[in-house]
Amino acid sequence: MKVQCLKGFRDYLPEEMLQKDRMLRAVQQVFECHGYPPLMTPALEYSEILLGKYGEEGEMLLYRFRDNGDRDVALRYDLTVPLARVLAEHGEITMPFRRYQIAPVWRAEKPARGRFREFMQCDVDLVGADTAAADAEMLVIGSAVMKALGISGFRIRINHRGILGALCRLAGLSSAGEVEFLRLLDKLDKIGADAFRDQVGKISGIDEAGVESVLKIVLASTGDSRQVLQRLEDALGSDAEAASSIERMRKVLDLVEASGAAQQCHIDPSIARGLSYYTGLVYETYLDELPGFGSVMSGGRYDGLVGMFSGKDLPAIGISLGIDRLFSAIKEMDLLEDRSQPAEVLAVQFSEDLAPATFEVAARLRRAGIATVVYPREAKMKKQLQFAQKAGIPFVVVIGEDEKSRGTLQLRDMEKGSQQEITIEEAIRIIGAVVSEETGQ
RNA sequence: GUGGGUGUAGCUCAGUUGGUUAGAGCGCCGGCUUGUGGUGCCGGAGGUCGAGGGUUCGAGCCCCUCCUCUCACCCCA
Repeated sequence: MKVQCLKGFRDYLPEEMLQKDRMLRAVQQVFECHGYPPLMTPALEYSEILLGKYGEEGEMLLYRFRDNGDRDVALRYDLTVPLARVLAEHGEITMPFRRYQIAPVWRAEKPARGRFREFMQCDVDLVGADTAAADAEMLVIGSAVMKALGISGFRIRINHRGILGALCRLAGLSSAGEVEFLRLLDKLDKIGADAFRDQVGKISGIDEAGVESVLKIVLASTGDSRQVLQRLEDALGSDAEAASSIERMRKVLDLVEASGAAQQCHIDPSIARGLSYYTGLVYETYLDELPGFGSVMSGGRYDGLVGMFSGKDLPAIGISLGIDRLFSAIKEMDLLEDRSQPAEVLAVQFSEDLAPATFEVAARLRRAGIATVVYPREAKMKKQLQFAQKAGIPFVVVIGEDEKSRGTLQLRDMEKGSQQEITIEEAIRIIGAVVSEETGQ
């Protein structure tokens, strides 16, 4: 037997998991701070719930099989379709409905750097409000999440479906070549204007003069979002759909600015994001330091999707954050803390005879809310201190014969290398102060 | 899914035209140091060379198949 993890799946060892957990808690806290409660749904759904939602290509990526009761089931592919199912199944839910969900999803894709077959998604969605306020709320949350993760160098690139529609019309396209055209537009950054002209020219029905106008508009759309929006209005304002999209984005910008989150938000008419189901605002987030890493947080407005099971159109907008990809990115950017242990204190086990005294101290520290580990066997002090140092545990307490008889302990600050003999009450006060300072940052 | 790389100790990697018993650095364990970490010195453990098959007197090295990871395309978190 070959002992190994499935292709595209991975283990997170405790040290990594501790770091990933810290990220997840930060994300969760931001979501709840904006008034979003959690939702949990099963990993498995009936296949028919998922089929027909992701297009032909997406469907092939489903993990689908028959369970022991011969039911046709599949692992969830995202968190949006399960949300739609929940809304249709639970009539008691009222609008507007906010929820976040942090859970693994499965896609049988070919794995690559930053791309896995099992990965954690963090979704927030707001259902039941097609307003600039709802749109802006997503950008505000997205920006807050990135900052909470300690990332400041990022751009949320924002576009609107209506702009894209107008650009397609300008290029002379009806619905026929739209998808292909938008896909190329999305890659414009990467392939450059010449390759874009070249490849776009192959789409049937394309208007070459129109393509030049599109290029001119898109390439001029850099810098201040207000100005970009103004230039878009000058160029596309005669198109009714574009005009209303621009008006909407202007309102969204007002609200984002009022929230103090405008710095990282950029209007960018080349963001095509997806295909079919987006109906309004769309956005993708890129890291300044790792632009080639792909989008780490994206989403948009999809007014047709959430209501698909209930038959009625429910306006909805959401964000999806790929925490595993972001984790890899943060690791590459060297933003991770190096702590392999959640403990703040190591209690040295001086000798087996003194173990009860050590356990008593450990228990009192824990009751004071200080995470404490006891070295699990009698060993040389050097060894125990080395363990604390390698694990990044900031404090060590030592209870030897002398300390025990005096009712004190030795408190060693591993970073400073200083040590003092004090009572446990004093130790709790000192450690507690340092810990709350750390977590307060 | 298509095409190209890759795989040797826990990690990063050497390994000559195919030739005895496969190496280094880091890490790990022990000692110098019987109540005190980071540096130093000494010693030690650890490898079916990704797996299976083939060619050869002889394979880590050559050939085939599979697996893994990875790069590009595609798509996406």
